Amino acid sequence: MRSYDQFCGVARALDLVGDRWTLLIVRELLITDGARYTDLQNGLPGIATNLLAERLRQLEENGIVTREAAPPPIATTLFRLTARGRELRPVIKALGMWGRPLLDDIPKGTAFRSHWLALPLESLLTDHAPERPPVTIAVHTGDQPITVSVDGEVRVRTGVPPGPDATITGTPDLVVGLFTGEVDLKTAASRGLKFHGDINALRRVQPAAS
Amino acid sequence: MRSYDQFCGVARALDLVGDRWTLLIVRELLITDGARYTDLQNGLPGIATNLLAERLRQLEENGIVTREAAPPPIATTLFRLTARGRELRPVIKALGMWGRPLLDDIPKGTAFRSHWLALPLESLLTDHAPERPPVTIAVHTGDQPITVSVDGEVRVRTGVPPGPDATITGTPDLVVGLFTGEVDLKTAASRGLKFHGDINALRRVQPAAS
DNA sequence: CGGCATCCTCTTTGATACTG
DNA sequence: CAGTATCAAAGAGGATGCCG
Repeated sequence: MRSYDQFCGVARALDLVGDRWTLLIVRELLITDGARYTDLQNGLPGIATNLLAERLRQLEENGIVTREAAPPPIATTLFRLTARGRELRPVIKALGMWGRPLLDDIPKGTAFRSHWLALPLESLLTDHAPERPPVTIAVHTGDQPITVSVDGEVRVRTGVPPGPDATITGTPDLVVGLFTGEVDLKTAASRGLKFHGDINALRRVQPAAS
Repeated sequence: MRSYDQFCGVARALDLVGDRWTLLIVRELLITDGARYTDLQNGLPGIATNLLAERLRQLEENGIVTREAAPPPIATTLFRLTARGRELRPVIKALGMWGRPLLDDIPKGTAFRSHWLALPLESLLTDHAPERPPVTIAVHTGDQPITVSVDGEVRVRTGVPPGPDATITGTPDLVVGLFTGEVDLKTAASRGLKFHGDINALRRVQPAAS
């Protein structure tokens, strides 16, 4: 990208990460640090392969991403964020918070990957009862199940936990609305969301009112 | 801009503000809310006029900017951020903080406008002695003088105050380094920066160590 | 398969000139 | 002052090919 040539931190930041797709690549790497090229392609539906390759090259040049040849067992390259790259988390978080209301009406044909829920859920949710034993919530939505685990902090990972305290199944907008408390369980259920298990697991992490 | 079509707050935010120049326009409006078209052109050196016009149209459509015909005395249009637009401040702030280290080596030919210092200084500085009487620091750098006023909070405005407690004159990189404390006064002076007045006015707002 | 490079088309940006 | 009009150059999107 052409530089803005301005003595301003915002402009200089955008010189490095202001290109189309660049911040979404950073998003992907914040979620799954150590991603393969094809993982990135899958997490970035719509990106042209030459663009992904070029952006990764630029990010590497600028010290935001490293590429490492994975050790012998795996015959692949892993892309990771550098420490400097991980410092972009507040930027991604701020953008995600600002964009949150925009998820309320979504045109159809919009792509979804369940791991995209990781960053917003970790930003929005907190454990209000850190002294209590850990709980896990299984979430079935999108391409693969994810697990919200609560033990003092809230972590989101892919996969299903062994014995989840609660299980949520439904469309991503209802899942987000339910977690944030913007949609109550009854309303969500009437729109097709299924909830099983301990409702207190959910209440424990919701932001403000229930 | 073409939408990313992803159910993700970051992607949806970038659908609205990810275009080239867009976030810099928001930066300008965060600094001088109520700007004329030509003010924006001046604050965005390098932007093509058709792009500025188009971006303003898009921002207006998306509820981020309003355009108001100023009342009779002035025969001009003023552009302002909406409430929703002002909510982008954390995004701009996060980008600016991340970009701060990039200001340490700046290619020559880089444009500078002194009002660009407003956001970073207000983000980085705090009043450590809010109980003491207000002080003002005049800063002469770039195209016009600015004033850092300290009275419980730190505010930056354009223009010179009547009787400043301190006056700083020098290149923008030295001014920033001095305020953040990354460069001490001796070093800054040896590189051409001039400081007059009460050194305590400066110490009162510097982030951590002196 | 994973990780690209090439080629072609289409869109966006940049620079400049001109206007109510 | 606040834009519109025009045109060349750069960038993005999409398909396909290549190589270990």
